Amino acid sequence: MYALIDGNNFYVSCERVFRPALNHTPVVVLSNNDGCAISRSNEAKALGVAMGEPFFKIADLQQKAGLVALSANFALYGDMSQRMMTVAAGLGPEQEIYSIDESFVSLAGVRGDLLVRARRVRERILQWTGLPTCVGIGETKTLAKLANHIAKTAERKPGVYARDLAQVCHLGTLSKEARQTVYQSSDVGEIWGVGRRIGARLQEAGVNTVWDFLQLDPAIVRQNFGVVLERTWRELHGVPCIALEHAPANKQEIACTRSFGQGIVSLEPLIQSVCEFASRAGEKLRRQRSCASQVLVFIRTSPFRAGPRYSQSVVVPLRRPSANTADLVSAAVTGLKLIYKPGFQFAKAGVMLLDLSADNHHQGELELECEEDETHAVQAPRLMHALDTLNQRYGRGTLAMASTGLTERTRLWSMRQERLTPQYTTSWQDLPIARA
DNA sequence: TCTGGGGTCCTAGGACCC
DNA sequence: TCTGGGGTCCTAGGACCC
Repeated sequence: MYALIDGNNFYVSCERVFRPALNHTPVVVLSNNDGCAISRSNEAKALGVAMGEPFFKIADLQQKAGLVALSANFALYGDMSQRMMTVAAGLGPEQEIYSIDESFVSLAGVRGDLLVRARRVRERILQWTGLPTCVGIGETKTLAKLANHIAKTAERKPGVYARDLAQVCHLGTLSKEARQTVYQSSDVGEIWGVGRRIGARLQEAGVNTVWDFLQLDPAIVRQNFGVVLERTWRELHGVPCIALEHAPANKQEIACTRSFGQGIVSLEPLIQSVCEFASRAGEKLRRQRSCASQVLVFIRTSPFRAGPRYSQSVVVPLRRPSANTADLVSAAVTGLKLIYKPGFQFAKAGVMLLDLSADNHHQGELELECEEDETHAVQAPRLMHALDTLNQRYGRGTLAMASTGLTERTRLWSMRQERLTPQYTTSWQDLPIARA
């Protein structure tokens, strides 16, 4: 048996913890550059604001309907997430943190009434962190996901499901008939693993609800939609096919990409951005103690705007696997110059680190070897360590690698004059907690 | 004017080899 | 008319997730 605990409208709820005046008003949290809505309160959803909707299309709702739009504060959400996860972990012996606002908890061996226990944990999260959540329980992760959807919908849209399924829904407690009713009221598109495309194809075939999907022949599902969906079908029938993943595996690729608030029309600012992306990606790389063998860089014009379009990427192989920012930046800039073309308004760029492997060199950092060529190899990891430590302590961007861009081999270390916006600094203890 | 930023897995098809 | 067959590796692209 698995539980899925999920924060309701997570980013908005985090903001509301610190600004209770935002309760009961329509609120959205916006992405980078205030581009689009990535979290919506129930009131905002009721106004018709869609997930990912561009802000300029809903900006008028501020005047018309009192919509409050906030710029995202990801440092805050990460912090709140950790607290929520810590409490949620108390539900069972093992937890998989699936995303910033969701975790699966294995209920294997947990005795007593799971429903009661889940309600208690949910209440505790609300009291200790201020975050509202919903809990879904089922025999497999896919069923727990579905149960979670039911718990949320039953709370938000009374009438779709029975009222007592709101907030915490345990499919295992339902009778056969009650389960059928629930499955018949659930859209096939709500299934974990059924997205827009497959959902549309299923509906074309007359499969509209979860119940319809369950009646299909698994061989047909496999033949028409592949092994992934067949696995989903089995999971929905209560056969576990997707295991809980305890320790998050190392990333197989690491990306840092951004859209630009305003289009970029020359090489120089692109170089600056790409340097920063490569540096950030390098930090993530070293955090998981990996090396990259290839660096991909891409630039792209806006797919939404009129005007000439251009989208290109290139993979630059490194001479040897590296976790050194200097190598990564150098490769990224080399690649950028290969694909850059003047005459376009670039809207987005990014750097991806590929073909990752364990950083064995770093492990043996302190064993000084005496080959002549080792000087750089031994110093570089220490330099990187110092870089990461300083940036962690004094804020992202305190110390950065400068690229003159034009002379490739010239590398400078420089204190950056302009610091980024101060990070969120409230600590655990400063949190206002509503105690019952 | 203004449209997020990450990731994963699977499959098909080409290159290459024997 | 008709142009082997099977294995492996790699890559691009499509689908999904949050």
